[in-house]
Amino acid sequence: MDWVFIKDVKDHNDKEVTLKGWVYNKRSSGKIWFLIMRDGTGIIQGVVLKNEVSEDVFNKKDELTQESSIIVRGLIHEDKRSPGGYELVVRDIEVVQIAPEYPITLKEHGVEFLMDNRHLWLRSSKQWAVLRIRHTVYYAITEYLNQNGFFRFDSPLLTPNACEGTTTLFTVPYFDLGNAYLSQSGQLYLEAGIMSLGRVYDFGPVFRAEKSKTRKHLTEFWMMDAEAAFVEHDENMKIQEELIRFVINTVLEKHLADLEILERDIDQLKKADAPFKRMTHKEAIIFLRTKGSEIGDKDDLGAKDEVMLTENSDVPVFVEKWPKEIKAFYMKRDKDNPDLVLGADLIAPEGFGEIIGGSQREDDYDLLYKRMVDENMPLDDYQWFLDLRKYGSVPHSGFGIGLERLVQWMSGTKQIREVIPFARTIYRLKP
RNA sequence: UCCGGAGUAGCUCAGCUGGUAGAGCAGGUGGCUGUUAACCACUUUGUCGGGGGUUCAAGUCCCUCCUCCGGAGCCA
Repeated sequence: MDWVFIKDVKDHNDKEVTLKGWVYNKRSSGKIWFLIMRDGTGIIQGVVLKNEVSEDVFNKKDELTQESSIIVRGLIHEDKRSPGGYELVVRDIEVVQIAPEYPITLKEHGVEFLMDNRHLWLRSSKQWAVLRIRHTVYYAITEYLNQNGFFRFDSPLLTPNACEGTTTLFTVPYFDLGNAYLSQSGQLYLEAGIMSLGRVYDFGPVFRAEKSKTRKHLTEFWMMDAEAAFVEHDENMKIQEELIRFVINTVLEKHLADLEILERDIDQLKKADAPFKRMTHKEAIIFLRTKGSEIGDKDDLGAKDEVMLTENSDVPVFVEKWPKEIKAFYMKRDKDNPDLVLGADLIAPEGFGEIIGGSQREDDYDLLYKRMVDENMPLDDYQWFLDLRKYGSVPHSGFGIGLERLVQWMSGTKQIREVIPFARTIYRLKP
């Protein structure tokens, strides 16, 4: 008898199969009982009938507990009464292990309890639905980049200094060389990569030691940074838009069932697959003031501003051309207005906030040098970065996507810690 | 770091102006041949977050500490 995955049972209608997995739930009704099992690919209902199986198999209903591991043999049969449309008419149940009283029931639980039991919570339906979407978002991003000539270029996680000099970093003792810091972005290294390979990206964990305490911040999260030579500001945004729309389409194509488990508004996600809006920072300020925001001329967008900006928009919004004071030192100045830089943030709709930060980079040695001096940056540590402007400098641009933010939006998950297997936040390092 | 909120059974919570702790679920026992977080009956379970104080009496009032949640800021 063939071992099949639950996701494939529709190809085995009226055939005998073997399923291997875990007890999700059971319901008993006298001479018939139902075994709901999952195997990581899906969930299926098994029916056990008293007069069709041995007494030993029938009595397994008293022995099996939630999350016990089992190997079940039976006949796949289409049945409308069964969730998923197919059920398994059970012939035999082999117990791999009986689980003692499982802490996570199918009823409500509080966040703290669930996070303490994250290693088990991962087995709940909404959790595996989110994690499968995360998998696809990850691969869709890399697939798009691969199709568009970007090479994977792994940047280091242990770095001698801050990338942008502003955010708080985690410190790690490093042999006799003093302290190293956990990377908060591989971007600067990617800028070296493009001078070798033309277009590159990295994708890995980054770390922020800020004591952020919100539903959209993690201290350890996964970021994809992409960088491309000879790409300027407008084309940079075009690449981002294509990439995000590719991700939306891939998720819609592969995860309708998971999106339903999550009760995601699928129409809203479909509507986001249309040309993105663009506005300058100045236009955004003017617009926000008409909505009642008290944002200043040179202010960054607050959390409420991000929500207001997109609340009547089905598609994400690019906010571009920012005052140079509130953006990183490496962003290129707008030649039409030296007070502005050619950066763009992409704000997702439905209140999910910023998902991409990107910019054209300053490629002029003298201008970059001056900006670094103005910001009191340790020039010795960054000489290599300045060198990139010395030996064959070219216009170039790049952007960084926060994987969890994007997965949050795709899956419609309110809390960012649910879209990564084991979230690291200010007050949580376990499990 | 600042502002707000919460800690009571294994879990989710109720417990009024102080009078000595309760419900649902889970667990256990029994019943039911189509259940959908199944249902019905019976049933076990408590350092009321820790410490201190007021009081004849504190889950309840006061002080303090701890833990966590939400929001702000910072960012992706």
